[in-house]
Amino acid sequence: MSDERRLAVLRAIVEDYVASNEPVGSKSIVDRHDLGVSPATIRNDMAALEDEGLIVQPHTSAGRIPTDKGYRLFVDRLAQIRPMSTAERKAIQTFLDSAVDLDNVVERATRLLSQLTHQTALVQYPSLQRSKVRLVEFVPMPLRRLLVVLIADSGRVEQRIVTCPSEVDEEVAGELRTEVNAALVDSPFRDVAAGVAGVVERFGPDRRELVSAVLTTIVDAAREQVEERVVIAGTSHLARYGRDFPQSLYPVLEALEEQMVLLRLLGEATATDEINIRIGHENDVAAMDSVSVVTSGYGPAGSAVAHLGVLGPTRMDYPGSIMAVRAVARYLGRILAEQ
Amino acid sequence: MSDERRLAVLRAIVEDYVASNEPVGSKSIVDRHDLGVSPATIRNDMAALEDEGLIVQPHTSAGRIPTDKGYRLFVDRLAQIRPMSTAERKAIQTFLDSAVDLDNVVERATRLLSQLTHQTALVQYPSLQRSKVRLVEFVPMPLRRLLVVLIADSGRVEQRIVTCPSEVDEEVAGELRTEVNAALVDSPFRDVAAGVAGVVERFGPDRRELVSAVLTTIVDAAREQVEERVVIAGTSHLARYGRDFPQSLYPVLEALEEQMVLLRLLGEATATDEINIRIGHENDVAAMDSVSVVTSGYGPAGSAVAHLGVLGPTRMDYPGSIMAVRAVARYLGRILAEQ
DNA sequence: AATTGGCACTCGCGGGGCGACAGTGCCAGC
DNA sequence: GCTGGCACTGTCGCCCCGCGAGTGCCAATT
Repeated sequence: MSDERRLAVLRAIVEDYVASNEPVGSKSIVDRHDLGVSPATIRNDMAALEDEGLIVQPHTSAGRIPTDKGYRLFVDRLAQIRPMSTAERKAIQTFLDSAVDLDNVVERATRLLSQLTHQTALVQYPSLQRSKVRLVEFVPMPLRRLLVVLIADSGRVEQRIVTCPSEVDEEVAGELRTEVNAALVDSPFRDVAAGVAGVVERFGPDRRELVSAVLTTIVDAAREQVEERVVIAGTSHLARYGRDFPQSLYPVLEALEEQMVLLRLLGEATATDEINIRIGHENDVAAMDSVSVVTSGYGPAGSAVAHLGVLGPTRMDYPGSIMAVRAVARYLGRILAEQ
Repeated sequence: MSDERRLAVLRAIVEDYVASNEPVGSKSIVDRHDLGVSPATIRNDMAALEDEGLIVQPHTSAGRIPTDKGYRLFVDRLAQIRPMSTAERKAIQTFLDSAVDLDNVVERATRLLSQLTHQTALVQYPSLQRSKVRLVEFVPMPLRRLLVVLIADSGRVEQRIVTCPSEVDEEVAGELRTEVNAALVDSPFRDVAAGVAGVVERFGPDRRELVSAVLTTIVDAAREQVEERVVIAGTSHLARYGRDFPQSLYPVLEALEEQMVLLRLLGEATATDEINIRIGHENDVAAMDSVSVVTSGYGPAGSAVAHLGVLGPTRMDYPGSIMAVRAVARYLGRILAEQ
């Protein structure tokens, strides 16, 4: 029994099932794929595949559908990723290039990814943790307020307003600007807390209360969970595949509203350009055991500062999703590098 | 035939149907409400209500359900809005007060509204168009770049990076700061274009190219459609009421991804504190003819700078939604006024 | 004139039976 | 190792039927 043909059968089952959403039988396989054997032979192969746990039949006398394990084998060894056409590349590039600022880039990327794959798209903001401080700016405002602006080399801007114990004039602001920037510029955000340690001592005793309030705000902002924000688009696509979700899609949509869940779905750091796929129960989030997630890291110059990906039913077009995720991740990285 | 009792019957039908999601019959009305008459009498009233187009029966031998027109009458004349308990008020206040910045306030308000009503919540960002410039700041950056930060009195911050024709030093930035702020501070964003008109002439000819590039960016940012952003939360609640949406909820979710649609749903300006309700087909968005929207304007000091609201099936708890929308709108306005 | 009990009627729904059908597993033969 | 043949099994759609909920109408009552 040819091992190679058995895998071809598995591939046929995955492809046909993804396309039709119906269990696929031995006869329809020989009709649609040129395997050069009879349905009976296919049946034997299918019995073997079922023994290995790669496919199941929903009930006797139905065709087979892939299991999570079957999809796993498919993406690992059988999926053929067609490269993107130059027209497609061009479309992506122009769409992303016309963004005005970082917010806009992220938003556009999310919508784009959703439209390319007809699935739900997730894009994480470039993380402050893994990027560096470009500049800290201080702007005195009326009513003893001070606006603090942190600018990251990813282009991300965080601002906070501090209410100060005493009036802040332009002179103090200038001093803060000099000292804080000397301490922080070009250091990664995760080192901000350590970086500001000595700064307060460079000010006179009458200013220390003010300065330490400001520094606290900076440290807080630097580790704000806000920075781990994930933008999401295309949830409507989940509703189209409504039937694919056993207990209705309510728990899925609910989980998608939890930032924590989204971050776990996008997963821990991987090298840029490396595609990560989690299929059905491979997701460690309970509500997500009937969806698959295709993710990739992205960032300037090959360093993954954040992740993005798509989410859909396990019965999804993996090659297409991989292609789209990879392409968008690359362009996004390139844009980040430019800024 | 007592007109008053007929309305009581309508109210009973709306309330019971909202609670049970099942057509309500004459017998169950006399069981649950003390109207002091027999089922037969109720039936006569129901026949009259049906003639008026306020209720329908899904099929013969089923109970009645309200029509859009029936809900309309209910909210206009029959709904009793229970005031919020002080405990509830307190909870809202503390939840919103612990927000760190405007983004955070808006996000929290949206989640809060969704949780209070168990429905999808929409909150529009305080519009720059209707608020005033508090400060414009210029920060020189490496590589001939200039960071421009616009701060609105709503607390909203917009930033843009301008690539300049020539290097920008601190001196030019200071000059820009002085001139631009003199021209713009305290003027409404919608007048920004007019406000910057004379500024370019105050600079020497060799700087004009730079200055006009910067001013263009400011004008653009001031009228960016980004400012009309709407934040959304609780779409999962729509999935729970899945059966309430005739053609499945796909078109609804799809429409919710369009900013334009959201803005139309939130509606045109109304006075603060005035609740606006659109029921089913009253929405001029086609996909939304099976949902209702309860909105209100909000803003500092009674001037509505933006809108917020909830969205759910026409079969929704209108009094509860009205109460929650009103409460959140008020607290949000108060917070905006403080900043 | 309004209300009421009585009654016939209608329709949706759930269950049971049935035949068509799809797809399988197995086996004997090549 | 592959194939055609064949019996088997479970699903699905269909029809039929009885039940029950809820109605509309009517004649009787207040």
